[in-house]
Amino acid sequence: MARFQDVLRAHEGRLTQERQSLLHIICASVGHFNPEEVAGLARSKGRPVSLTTVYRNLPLLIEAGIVRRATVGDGLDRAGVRYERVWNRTHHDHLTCERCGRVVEFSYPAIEILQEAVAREHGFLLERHHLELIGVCASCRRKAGALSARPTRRPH
Amino acid sequence: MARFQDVLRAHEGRLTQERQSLLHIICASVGHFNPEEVAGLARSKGRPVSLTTVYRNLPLLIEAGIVRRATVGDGLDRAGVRYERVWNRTHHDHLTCERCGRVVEFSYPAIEILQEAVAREHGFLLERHHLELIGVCASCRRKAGALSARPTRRPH
DNA sequence: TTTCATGCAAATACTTTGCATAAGC
DNA sequence: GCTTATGCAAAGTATTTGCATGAAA
Repeated sequence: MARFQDVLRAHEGRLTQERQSLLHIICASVGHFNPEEVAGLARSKGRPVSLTTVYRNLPLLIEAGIVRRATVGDGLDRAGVRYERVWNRTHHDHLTCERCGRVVEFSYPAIEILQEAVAREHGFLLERHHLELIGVCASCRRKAGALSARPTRRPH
Repeated sequence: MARFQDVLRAHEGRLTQERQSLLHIICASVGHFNPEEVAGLARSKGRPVSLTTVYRNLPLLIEAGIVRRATVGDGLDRAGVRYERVWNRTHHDHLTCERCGRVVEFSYPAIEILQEAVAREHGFLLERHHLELIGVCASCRRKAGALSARPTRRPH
């Protein structure tokens, strides 16, 4: 992939088997992943990459714009950072249900435009952003509603 | 503080010296902090709280709406989660310079309104959100421009 | 007096680093 | 052949947990 090779060149880096394996795994990835999962997938595909090497290459992959850190969540998140592919994907943000953990991706251009405006107002050149909306999804709202709407005692 | 006592009651918890110390430290806090810093401050104030206890109480403080996880950063963040007080503060989001690490707080009601709209469209009840804009601040842009008119990456 | 909270130490989890070997270029 | 990359093991951090003791209610 051209952009990764550019970054490698800039770092006088080499396109090793392991880096190619990482690219394959990541470019086929769909959701969020962590370093351990990448190493596991690489192994299962017969092109193993050590966890150490995953960690060492993640910064390059980020620099190349191939992956980014994904949402970190607020309340109930497991430890460790998760990543997601951004290359060959349209930009999106995340809407997370704090009850069931479901993550919905969304894109809302008007928000992006306002973000640009905020950055400009403060003299910043905006490079990227993280937006995570946290709430209760429709399904969990229904469940909660069904429970709480139930009267404990009938009015007489 | 009433809201913390409510949460304690709900958990059948007790208002210990240590918890009072944490409240004092946090309510006097200005910026972001991590668990270690809270413990250090408590010690220096003569009302020490062990690091373990800080960790154990953070979830309660979050539940009480007194603190929240703060921005986690993207590229160059040091490890560990940082927190910030939200109690008795107006809501705000963060604009971070990826060169010098400077963090500017901002609030932009129009963005909040659009976030509500997004959540509603997806059937979510919005509870909170994290928005972090990452870019290059005016000062760093000047420096970079002076050295070389090096273009920065496009936002993805 | 009953139960919960704390502190310490140990255990985990995550991430980074040193070093010898292997592999790009 | 020169230099960077890898894997392993070990070292660092960040965070959680077990347990005996101390403190709320």
